[in-house]
Formats: sequence, C-alpha cells, structure tokens
Amino acid sequence: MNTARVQELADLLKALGEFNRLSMVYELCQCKAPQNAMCLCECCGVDASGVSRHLKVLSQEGVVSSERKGRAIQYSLNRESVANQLRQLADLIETGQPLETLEKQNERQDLQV
Amino acid sequence: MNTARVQELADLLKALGEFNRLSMVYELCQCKAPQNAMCLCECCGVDASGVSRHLKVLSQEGVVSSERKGRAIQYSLNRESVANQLRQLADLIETGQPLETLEKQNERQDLQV
DNA sequence: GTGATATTTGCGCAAATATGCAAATATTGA
DNA sequence: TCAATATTTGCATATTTGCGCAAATATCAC
Repeated sequence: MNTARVQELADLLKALGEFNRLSMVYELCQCKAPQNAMCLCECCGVDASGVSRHLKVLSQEGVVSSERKGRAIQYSLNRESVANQLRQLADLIETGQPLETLEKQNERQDLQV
Repeated sequence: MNTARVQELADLLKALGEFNRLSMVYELCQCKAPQNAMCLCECCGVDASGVSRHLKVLSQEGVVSSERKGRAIQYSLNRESVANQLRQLADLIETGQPLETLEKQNERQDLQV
C-alpha cells in the first residue's frame, strides 16, 4: 500500500491543514520577496512564539525554506516542491494510479539531469 | 485575504491529513466499485466505529459520497472535486494567483454548462 | 416478527496540538 | 562592547482528536 508515502503525504497535508499555518502560506505565496516571522505575525493573529512554532512545522515538512539575513530570518515558500506533491495526490485521487515513492521520484529526476 | 476560502481548504487538508483517513482514501481511489465501511476497516487498523467517524469527517468535507445499498452503505470518492481543489491550491502556491471563492467557481461552471 | 449484519453514538481516556507569557538565545548595528 | 531586534524554548493550560468498547439504531433476509 506504500505506507511510507501515504504517511509523508498525510504529514504534509496536516502541516498545511491548520488555518493559521495555511494563512501564512497564503501570505508567503503572494509575496515575491521572502518574509520574516514578524511580518507573518500580522497575517494571522498569533504572537511571535506561535509563528515560530508554525514555521518550524512548515519547515520540517519542506513547505518553507529559511535563510538568515541580518537579524531576521527570511522565509520563502518552496513553491514547486509543494505544488508537485499536491498535484501528485490530485492525480492519484483522480485516476487511481499508484503512488510513487519519493525515492523513485528523485531517481527519475536524476535521470532527467 | 479570502479568509473563508482559506478556511475551507484548511478543513479539507485537515480531513485528508490524517494517516488512517488518507489510507482509506487511497484504498477508495484504487477501487472501481464503491466500498462499505467494513472493507475499509481492513486497510487501516481501526475498528468499525472509528471508520464510521473517519468517514463522517471525509463526508462532511465532500471527499466521499455515500449511498445505502441494502444493509451496507457504499462509499465512493468524489475524485474530480477533490482533485480540483488540490490543483487549485497547487496553482495558488506555485504562481501566487489569488484564490477564487467556491461561489465564483460554481458560477463559472454554471456558465460553462 | 426475529435474528443477522452494518453503521452510528455515548462514554471515557490518552495523546497531540495550539496558544500566550516570560525567559533564554542569537545576531546585528552603533 | 552593549543595547536593540528577532527568534526560540520552557511552562502551563485549554482544546481537539483518535481510539476502543459497549449499547443503540437501521436495514435486510428468512
């Protein structure tokens, strides 16, 4: 049943499936420049510590990347990666095609390079 | 910020973002014929009451439809609807295009019909 | 009707989660 | 160096969530 891949996808969806976190993602996806945590405080009504924790979850699931710039840490959305995962799930649900493991996906991408 | 739409999507992702529920969806998406709850008990290690509750969540979020056939209730996946929502989110994340409300989507589909 | 099968619901429990506050840390800018 | 800014972490708390069991309910087959 490809349990590991189902688990991966479930973890990703769980990370995205919380209102304040998805609001942060929505905010990030509409910004060209990366944002720091203080900016993201405003879009959802959570204080800095909460934003920090949410960003940690998103980061662990590969939704965002971070890079320190001066005092602040700039967060940016991993657009392609997240979009591809969602599309793969959409395809699976629509067509019933079996899930590919992440390993296989990476192998396939290696071949293309 | 289109809060309502973000909330809708978050609810959908939360419904899908639980391992046993996603396993059930995975099972359903690979079956041509609708399945009843007892079948779905097997694919995840949850008893009938748990499956019933999970199916209720999935049903409330429009992931599955149900129809009673004799004693059992047959569940089937709303493939297109769920796939479309996931793709819309993927597009949003990839391109930053603003979210359409569900109402607008329906209007647009009405026009196409 | 009666028993058999399928699903739902009430209850309680344990684990996970989201949050705010305050303190600790990190890193820069002057 | 030192003060200011940004982020993380510990703690406490309230809420949510997933689960199993047993009882209730629904529906059919006979």
